[in-house]
Amino acid sequence: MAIQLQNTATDNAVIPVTSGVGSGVGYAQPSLEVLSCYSCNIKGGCLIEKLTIAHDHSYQLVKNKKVLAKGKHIFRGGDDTKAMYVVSRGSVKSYMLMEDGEEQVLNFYLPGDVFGLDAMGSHCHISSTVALENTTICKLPLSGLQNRVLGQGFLNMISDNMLRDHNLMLMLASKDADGRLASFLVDMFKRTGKQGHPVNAIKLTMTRQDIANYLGLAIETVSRTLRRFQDSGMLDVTQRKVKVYDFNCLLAIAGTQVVY
Amino acid sequence: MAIQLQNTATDNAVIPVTSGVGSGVGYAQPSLEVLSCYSCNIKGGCLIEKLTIAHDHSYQLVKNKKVLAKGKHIFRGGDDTKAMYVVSRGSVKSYMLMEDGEEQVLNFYLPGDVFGLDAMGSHCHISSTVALENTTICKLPLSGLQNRVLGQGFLNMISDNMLRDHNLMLMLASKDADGRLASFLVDMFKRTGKQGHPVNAIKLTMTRQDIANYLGLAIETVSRTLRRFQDSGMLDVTQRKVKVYDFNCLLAIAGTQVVY
DNA sequence: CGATTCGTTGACATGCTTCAAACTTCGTGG
DNA sequence: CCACGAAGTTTGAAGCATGTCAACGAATCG
Repeated sequence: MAIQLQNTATDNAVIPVTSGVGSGVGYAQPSLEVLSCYSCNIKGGCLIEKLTIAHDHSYQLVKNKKVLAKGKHIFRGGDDTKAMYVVSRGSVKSYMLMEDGEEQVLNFYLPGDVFGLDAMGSHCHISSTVALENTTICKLPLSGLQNRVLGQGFLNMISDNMLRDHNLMLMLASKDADGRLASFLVDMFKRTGKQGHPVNAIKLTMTRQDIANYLGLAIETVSRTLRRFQDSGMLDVTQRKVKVYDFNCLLAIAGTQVVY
Repeated sequence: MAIQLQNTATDNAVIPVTSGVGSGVGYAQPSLEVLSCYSCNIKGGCLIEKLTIAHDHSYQLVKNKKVLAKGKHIFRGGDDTKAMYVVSRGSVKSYMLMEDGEEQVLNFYLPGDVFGLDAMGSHCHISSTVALENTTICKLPLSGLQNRVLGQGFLNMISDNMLRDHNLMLMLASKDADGRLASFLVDMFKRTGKQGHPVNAIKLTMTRQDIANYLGLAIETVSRTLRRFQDSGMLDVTQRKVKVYDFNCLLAIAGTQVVY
């Protein structure tokens, strides 16, 4: 089950997985490897499958499973890849680069999350995405998506993405450092747990700088706030591992949270 | 051309327009009034038309044109209306209510903008929307949208909405009060002008409090910042009318702005 | 094992919020 | 049309949360 990574020199490349039972039935599809999803164990099942095939069986779903080494980009702003992706294992950060070189982190994606939708309407991706650890992703080309029958699953996904964004906007506009950090942690705990049951310990895969860029805070503020949380006995932070002892307290500090 | 409003006592109601040439061809549609779009002069043409009918002529587009008095809600969070709307004339504010009663303004919509998409995936609307002035809107029910052929226009629209949200996130996370106000004004000027050519004078239809809630600032900060902008000679603010004398200066203060 | 990246902690500066009060505009009813 | 009250806006003073600068410490990687 362990992922073996060949450390290629190319930074932007995705490494095709050669495992899996490729159903070699001759569909007249482009040069994309069709793979089975045996090794994919996303909670709630594969989202990609729910998206487009609901009512149009003439559309053969082409999926690419890829393994990415930590730090490798899936795509960068300006890339005309025009595909969307599902995280199968690992985690991904999406961000936009600003003139001054600062990056605004837009989101962190965990297994089951869909990303890359920003290329849906425009001719290229606007944000960039990078693997925060060794990560397996599933790719679905967006070309040919228009004028296709899109199931309710697709609309749900868009809607979820919008809600998530709105939640972040709400947080950035109205919460102080404590509220932001607490909200962030609550979110991560909830999303990490299986079917809605939060776990009590997670391992953050992003740097403090990433968290700061996401929450609109200085890295020092992130560090200090986490320490205060720890000193209060509410949780325990050891490097990137976070244990909660009083989740309700964390919820209280987080304040208003939009329901998912 | 002037809109005549009957001041009904109901707050949440939408007032059906009885003008226009309703093409009375007997489509077996629900009790929604089918109206022509003669009186609609949105720049770039009607967006609703571009969305779903591109490749599926079997789907009869049902549209409702409504006139709303200032302060009337189009929908509220929790409403299961499940429709999306286009602003034909006037302006609309969308917001989410927080536990403490504070409202987070998510967006302002001007003629041509589409809103109400948050109900697409869920069973009801999550945000609320209210007319900032006497406003004409066009309504398209979302029920029956799933499993429909969606044109590229629909995907473009979603994508635009996402980009707009990301832009706001970027602003809230990384800009100071000056940058936020300048960005906001630049955005409003650009969106008000015809086909991308900014005008040099606009009338803000929202209160200072709305702007503050949108930008994540205190109302006093909004007021003071506008005054400093005015004192610098860059622009002139008289109540809600804003004239720019040095748009480039405003752009410079706004800093990084995501291209639309 | 050294170098680099990442994280923590302290001192200080400042931009924003909060509180308070006056002023202006708007809406409604006399 | 004016008067009055409510709502919206402006301005000042003071407090504080967060950013900035700087230095040290810890972890990771080759």
